[in-house]
Parts: sequence; C-alpha cells; structure tokens
Amino acid sequence: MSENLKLSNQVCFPIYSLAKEVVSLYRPILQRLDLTYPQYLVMLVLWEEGTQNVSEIGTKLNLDSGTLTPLLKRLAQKNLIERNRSTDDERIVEIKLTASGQAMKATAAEVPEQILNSLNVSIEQLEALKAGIDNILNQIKK
Amino acid sequence: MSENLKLSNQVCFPIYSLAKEVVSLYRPILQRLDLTYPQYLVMLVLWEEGTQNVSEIGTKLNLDSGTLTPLLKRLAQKNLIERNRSTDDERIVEIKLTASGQAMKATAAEVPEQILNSLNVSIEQLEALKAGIDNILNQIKK
DNA sequence: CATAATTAAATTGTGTACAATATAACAGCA
DNA sequence: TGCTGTTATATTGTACACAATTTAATTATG
Repeated sequence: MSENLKLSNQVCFPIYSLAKEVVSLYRPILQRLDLTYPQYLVMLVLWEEGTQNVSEIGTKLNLDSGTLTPLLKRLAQKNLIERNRSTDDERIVEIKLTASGQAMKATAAEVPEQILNSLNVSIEQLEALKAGIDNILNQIKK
Repeated sequence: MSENLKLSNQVCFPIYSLAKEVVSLYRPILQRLDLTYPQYLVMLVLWEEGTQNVSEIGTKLNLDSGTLTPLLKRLAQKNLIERNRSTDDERIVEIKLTASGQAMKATAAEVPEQILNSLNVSIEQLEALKAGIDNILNQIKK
C-alpha cells in the first residue's frame, strides 16, 4: 500500500485515540461534579446560552435525541436541569437549568484550567492543533 | 474566563466531534464489509501482525477486555476470527484469522483510498494534523 | 510444597452513540 | 374542516467504552 494510502489509518486512528484520551482526562476532574464529558458539554451549552430545547442542544453538540433524551433524564434526576414541554408547541421540550445547575457553573469554572494543566501542552501547540482540526472539520462538512 | 482557559474547550470539543465525524465517514464504507470502525481496527491489527492474544490487541488499540471480549465474539460469529485458549497458558485467548477473515484483507484494501477521498483534504493538511495529534498524544501519555 | 500475589479474560453495570421506527403535535391546503 | 406532510422528541435495538469485580491460571516466595 502506498504511503499516501496508509495515511488515512495513520491519521484516523490517532484522532480516535486522542478523543478517548481527552475524555479520560476529563473523567477524574468531572467526577467531582458527578458529570460525564457529554453531560458537561450539555451543561456548558446551558451555562453559555440559557434555556434551550433538545434539538438546539443536539445541533450545537452534534448529538441526536436517541443520545440526548436519556442523558437529559439523568441530568434531571441529579436535579441540575428541568425538562418541560413547551405550552406553545407541545412537541418541544425545553431544557432549563435549576438553581442547583446554575450554581454548578461557579465550581465548573475551574475545569478548563485543570484540563489545560493535565494536557501538559503549550498554548502554541494547542492553537496549532485547533487550527488543523477546524480545518478538517470544515472540509468534511462539505 | 480568559482566552487561554477557554482554549481547552475550544480544542477538546473539536477533537471529540472530529472523532465522531471520522467514525461516521467510515460507517458507510465499512458497512459493505459488515464491520464497525473498532472491528475494522482489530482486523487491521490481525492483518498486519497475525495471531494475537486479547491483551496484545488491547494494548495496540487502547481497548480493554470489557470492550474487546464482546467485540471479538461478534467477529467470531461472523466467522472472521477464531478464539482459542492457549494450551501453553490457559488464561490467554489467542485470536486468529479464519480463511474468510484473511480473505477480507483484499477487499478491505480499498478502504483507505475511499476514506482519503471522502475526507476531501490535501495530503499536506493531513500530515500537519497528524503531526499535531501525535505531538499531543505523546505529551499526554507522560 | 503450599500459599500469597499476580496476571489474563470475562462479567457486570452504567453511559454514551446512532440508525430506524414510533408517536404526537403542528402546518399547509383543498 | 379534514387530510397530508412535516417536525420534535421518544423508544428500541445494537455496539462500543470503561470502571469495578470475578474467575481461573500462573508465578513467586517462604
């Protein structure tokens, strides 16, 4: 196989591995908040943008209702969010932070710093990686 | 939050998204082989390196027995591999390609090219991304 | 040699992911 | 109004992913 052809394996597998590594870097840090990484992503969306419906969250995180519905039920069970059918359009479920969910934002503010520390990489390296990834993500979406 | 602190989210989420995108690029292509991406990775290891035991595969792919045992049982059910306890050390399960699994190697040879095409990115961009990812992966492992 | 410690897989339980389908609600229109 | 098509979410089924535990086999040690 030519070197160019091997390249797809040599890039795709590291992407797959890196994503798992990143999630496992978050795991011990988020454990203190009793959150998984996808749950943390949902909370980030709600902290940044306030009440959202399921499909808005799904669009922002690239997750469908088959993933989000049970995840959101778990967040509701932890009393971090409320799930309410819109009275306006009863197909829509609005996801709203509870006081407890809102309060968690302050504690969670430490997470990025802890991740940056455990990533153990220079800002320049991160910027370069981000540029490379954004580049590919944009190409793929076309 | 400072720009530097935001950076971890701005890098980690794209990594997580890109990995999912990559797997979903493989999905339609691997579907013709009736393989998932993790199953394809296991087959690649066996095609490249021959008979391996479970933990050797796990080390190479960063997967533990909780993931591999059921995955390998599915590959065995498709008659692509055989699972045999080593007579030498009965704790060890040797994973060996069947004739059918070996034969699939030829068909699977087209996969990298199809992925490269659907990635729709220049070799240079891929090389740059690979360098960035390998860099971070090495740092994290320390 | 007997027992303790280690090792390799398997199992169990929880939590994503996503395709396919189902359900209910809404919108457009004859 | 009644029907049709669309939309938003939920459900079902399959397949990872990994922590924690279990089981069986091997190795180390007194």
